[in-house]
Amino acid sequence: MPDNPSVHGIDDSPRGRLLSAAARLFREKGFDRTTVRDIAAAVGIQSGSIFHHFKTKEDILFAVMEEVIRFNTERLRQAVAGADCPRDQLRNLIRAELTATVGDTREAMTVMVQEWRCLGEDNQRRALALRDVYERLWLDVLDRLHAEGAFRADPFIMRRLLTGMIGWSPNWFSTNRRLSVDDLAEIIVERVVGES
Amino acid sequence: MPDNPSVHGIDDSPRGRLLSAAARLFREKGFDRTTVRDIAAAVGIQSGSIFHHFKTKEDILFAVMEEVIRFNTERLRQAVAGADCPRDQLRNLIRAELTATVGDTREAMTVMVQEWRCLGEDNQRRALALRDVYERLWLDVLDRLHAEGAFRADPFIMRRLLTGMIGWSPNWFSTNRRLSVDDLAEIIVERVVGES
Amino acid sequence: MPDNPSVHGIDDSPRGRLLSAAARLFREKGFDRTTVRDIAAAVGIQSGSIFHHFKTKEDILFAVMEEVIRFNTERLRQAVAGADCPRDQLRNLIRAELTATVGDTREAMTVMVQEWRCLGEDNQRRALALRDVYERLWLDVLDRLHAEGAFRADPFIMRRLLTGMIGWSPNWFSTNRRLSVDDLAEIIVERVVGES
Amino acid sequence: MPDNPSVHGIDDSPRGRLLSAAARLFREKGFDRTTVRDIAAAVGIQSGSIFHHFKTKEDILFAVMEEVIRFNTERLRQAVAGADCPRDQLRNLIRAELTATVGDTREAMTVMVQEWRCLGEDNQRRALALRDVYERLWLDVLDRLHAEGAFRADPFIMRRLLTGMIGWSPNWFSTNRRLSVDDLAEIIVERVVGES
DNA sequence: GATGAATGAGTTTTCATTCAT
DNA sequence: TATGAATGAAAACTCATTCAT
Repeated sequence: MPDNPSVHGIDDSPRGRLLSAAARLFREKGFDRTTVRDIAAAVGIQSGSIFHHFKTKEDILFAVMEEVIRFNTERLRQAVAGADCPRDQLRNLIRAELTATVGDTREAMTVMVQEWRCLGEDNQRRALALRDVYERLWLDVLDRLHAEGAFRADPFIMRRLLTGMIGWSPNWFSTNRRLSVDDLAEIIVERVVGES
Repeated sequence: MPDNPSVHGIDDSPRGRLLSAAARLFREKGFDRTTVRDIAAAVGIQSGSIFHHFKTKEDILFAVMEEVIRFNTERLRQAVAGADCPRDQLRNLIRAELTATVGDTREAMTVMVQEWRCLGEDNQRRALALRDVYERLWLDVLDRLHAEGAFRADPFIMRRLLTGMIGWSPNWFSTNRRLSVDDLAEIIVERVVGES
Repeated sequence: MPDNPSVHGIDDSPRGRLLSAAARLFREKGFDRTTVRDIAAAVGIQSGSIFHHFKTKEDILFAVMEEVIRFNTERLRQAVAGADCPRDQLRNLIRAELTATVGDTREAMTVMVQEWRCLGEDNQRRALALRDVYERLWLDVLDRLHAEGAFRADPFIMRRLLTGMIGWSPNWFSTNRRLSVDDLAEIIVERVVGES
Repeated sequence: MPDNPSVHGIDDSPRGRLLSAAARLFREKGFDRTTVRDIAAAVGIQSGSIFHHFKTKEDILFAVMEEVIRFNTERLRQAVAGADCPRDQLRNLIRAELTATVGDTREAMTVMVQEWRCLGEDNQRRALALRDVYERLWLDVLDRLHAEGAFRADPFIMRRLLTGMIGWSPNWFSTNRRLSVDDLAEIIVERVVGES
């Protein structure tokens, strides 16, 4: 798994620094309340200069989302590959998405959920295509678990409930409390397959 | 339970129509992308006239949230009162919050979650005080269930997971599909107390 | 001399109360920064009700000025009538205008000077006609003094200088200091006819 | 003495042109009745562009005042330095302030007097500090004259009367009449020290 | 006369975007 | 690539005035 601690596994190029700053600002204040000047100031350039790197403000948002989906899709792949049985794969998937959501790509993940509607139609379509790949990885594992009788509910609905549980976590989970990401992952695993 | 089909149990006064329109627009486009003119147009008045009813645009947002919290707090109260054992109370609570979230107060509930940060500090504090009452009703029931051994996880965390599962539902649940609100509620109940 | 302590010798009718409140507000905040609502609030009615008494906001301003000119023209007449020689008449005139300016009609007098340009052309013409009468009283006395050799400068210019000296006084003169209106009047008299 | 004929000794930079136009408009129509669009139109730019040079409309007003005070404080300094005895210094001061008031900085000087209350508290404080230096120059000369017995009245009050006489002059003095600035200055000098 | 909701033109200010340098 | 002045459309909000009740 990539170990780059930046928001989306992005290098230190001007474009990368721009994306990191944008992700953070978009999460903090929202896309609409973040001005191009804010982003420029955060990386120490003038607002006009931003448009040498991105054609529009929305393009920055799309880039943030694209990077974070690609990065975490790869993370999910490795999560699945890193386990043999579906049950362990599920645990790995939950850990991976939790890590993405409250850990290293927290900013960008939150942005993807919260600022989705700030994308225009075309960009939404493009982003959805990327998310489909991501979701496929989840559904494969859940389907297999369901087939084994690990839970009764519809795998599709189960994935929706997991998305909700994990996606809401940055609103309350804090890394400096007693509860670790793995602890929380275990609790969520139990929501799927039952408390042992 | 109130049977008013409007967004938040609001009457037909100008103020009420304003709030309904605002709730819908805020959900569709977000607070920042909804202009005062949009809201005015939706109820058939001029933009300036809005300011007879609300001092600022943010006040409209706060009013939407306040109404929906008050309305649904009462709904939750009746949900708890309408059952004898904690297990049934939990089912009622989940049904109630689901109904609020994907049913009659869908617009305003979504707004409350998604546009929270558009409230200024003072209004956030005021709204939080109202939400505390609401959350208290949940925790009382979950605490009791936990005490009876219905589940092992921390009730506080369990509530967070429930908030995520239910709060995410408007993003995928559709009333005109096979799955009913009660069906979904049952599935979610099982996430808490286990399948059967 | 009228001893009504109101701003312009105005009775206690709604119209009178409106004019007093307007004069005070116009002086404090200026005509443009005073809203019709401010004036209404100051007399305890609703803003719409004002238009039963005055056709436009500017009409209120004109009425304030008209009242204060008429009232003080009469005051000036009595000042002239109350003395026998031009030198005493001058003293009386200065005392009278000073009293108007820092005393009982202070608000309205200040408004007349400072908000003059807020009158439209027509109202300016009408107000000027009233002021001409007022100024005539001054010039008659100054002409006579000049004819007697009490001072060399052009009486017309002398009146301008007196207008400046007296008109500026509300910016610094305070009734609760040692200097009385009569003291100040004496100092100003000396600017015209010399220090004894 | 600076010989720049602009309103406040301001160069031809965008900012300078903005200040000149603003000073003229503020004098003609008053601060409140002058719109940002008016100012922009007067210098041939768009209203939005103004905010690259000044953060708020009030800041423009403050800048006009600041420039004119600084410019004329220097003018006063040279007026004092340009004479040996207090009596000639007084004449120079009066000429200098008259020139400022009806001559080259006429617009901005009028604005400073008439639009003072349009400044917020902070800006008033800052402007007052600058005016104190200016007034000090006057009081030094008047104190010396008083000490020599040139007049009996309190120097402080004498300055107030001079402020009134000179400050009112733009309302009637016209450069294309027979009376020159020096003529008028002489008449005003006599109000202080008597007609020879 | 009084009310208060509504109007609609107008205000200052913001901000993504452009472009000459 | 970077700058920063300029653009121009749009935003929230104001307010004198109207009018049905």
